[in-house]
Amino acid sequence: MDEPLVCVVDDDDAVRLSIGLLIETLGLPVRSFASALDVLADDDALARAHCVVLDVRMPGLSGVGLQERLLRLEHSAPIIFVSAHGDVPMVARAMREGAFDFLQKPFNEQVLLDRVQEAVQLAAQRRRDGAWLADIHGRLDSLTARERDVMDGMVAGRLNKQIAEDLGISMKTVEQHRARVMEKLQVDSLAELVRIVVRSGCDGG
Amino acid sequence: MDEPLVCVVDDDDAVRLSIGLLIETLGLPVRSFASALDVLADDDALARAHCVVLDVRMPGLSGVGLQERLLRLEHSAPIIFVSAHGDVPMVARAMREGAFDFLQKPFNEQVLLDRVQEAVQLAAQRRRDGAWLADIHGRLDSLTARERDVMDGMVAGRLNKQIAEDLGISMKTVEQHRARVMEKLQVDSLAELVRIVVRSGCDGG
DNA sequence: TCATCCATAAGGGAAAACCCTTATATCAGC
DNA sequence: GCTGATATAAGGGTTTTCCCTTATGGATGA
Repeated sequence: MDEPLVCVVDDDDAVRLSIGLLIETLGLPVRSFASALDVLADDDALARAHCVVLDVRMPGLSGVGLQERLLRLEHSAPIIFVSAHGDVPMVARAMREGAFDFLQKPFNEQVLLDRVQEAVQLAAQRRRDGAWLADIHGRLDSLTARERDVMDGMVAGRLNKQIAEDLGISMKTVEQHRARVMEKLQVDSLAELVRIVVRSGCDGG
Repeated sequence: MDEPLVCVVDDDDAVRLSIGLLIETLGLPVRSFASALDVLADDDALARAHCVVLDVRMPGLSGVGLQERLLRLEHSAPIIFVSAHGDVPMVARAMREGAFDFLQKPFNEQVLLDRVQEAVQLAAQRRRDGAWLADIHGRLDSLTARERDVMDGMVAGRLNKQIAEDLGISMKTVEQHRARVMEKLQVDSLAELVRIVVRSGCDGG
């Protein structure tokens, strides 16, 4: 897993610096940006970001605009907004869109530190989940179409005989595919197979 | 499933009435309350509530206070706050605690209607999920301790022989329990069993 | 053209699951 | 003491899975 990184985005140099120094007291690596577009241009930061501390009102791309962009990139980093000019609709919108928190300046330093730490933990969990999911999807993608058909039957609780009838092939062929499915998915019981398929969300429910 | 109900809570008679009438144009049953405590006292409303439209500032128990109480009751109804006096920390807090939305007065009527409808749909989905979960939990609770032990082994992908060794009993006894588990859980394949156990969140992951 | 992957299929045997019945011992409640 | 639920165990037979090998035809690709 990549080393965690907290991104601080604020066009005010003094604020950016002080927030950065504050968060560094947690022992977390921090990278500061004077504009939202600078963040999007930094691939390394995007890849490592475990939390984004974000001013709402900035020239160029706003904080809300950056949130939208990150959502479109399916970026999983929790976003903590920090703003002196927040209004009710803005906060509600940001939170609906999944912002981790919205703090009003001037904020209590300890509150920000607490929220950043929670956010980083959440990000780490999301990354673990995402990595697991990517792993499983990789295995599922390695199945041929026919193996996938057979797997669907297995997960649906069908007997080999029934799967053979469903697909119009012989039971022996089903056995063959079934063995390949177990091998490629790296499981050694039907229970494990069903478990990972259900958890990966690839069972249509 | 109970008939849906939208609860409107506002100490201002005129506001309460107008919001109520507005929401009734959706064809949804509405019940209005002048105070948060009145809601908590109305068991029928609590049981049916699919959405709570809630003023923040009220004498007695505040809107935020009612949200807390409902959370403690594990009530699943989405809450839409409506307030003329919202500030940033209040909105952030309400949304963090799971509020469905936070609208500022005066609000656009269509926005409220849209959000109420979304909330009611969400509530219906939560109720379906909850009912399913309660059903499954009921079945799981009907298992004896030993049957539960055997089921855990089954879901973990253990063979009957291995389960027998784990529990220090004979394979024949495991077979007996296994059959009872399938019967009580009303499934007819291991795949189905694993599926419902995983989905019910009773597998420790 | 040759190698590789894929889907198909079969034989054969070991292991496991599934389904039925019967039976004993314990324990709780009426 | 009887009843019912529970945990235990076994016999016996059918079905299914699991694992091995072998084999053919088609498609892909270097």
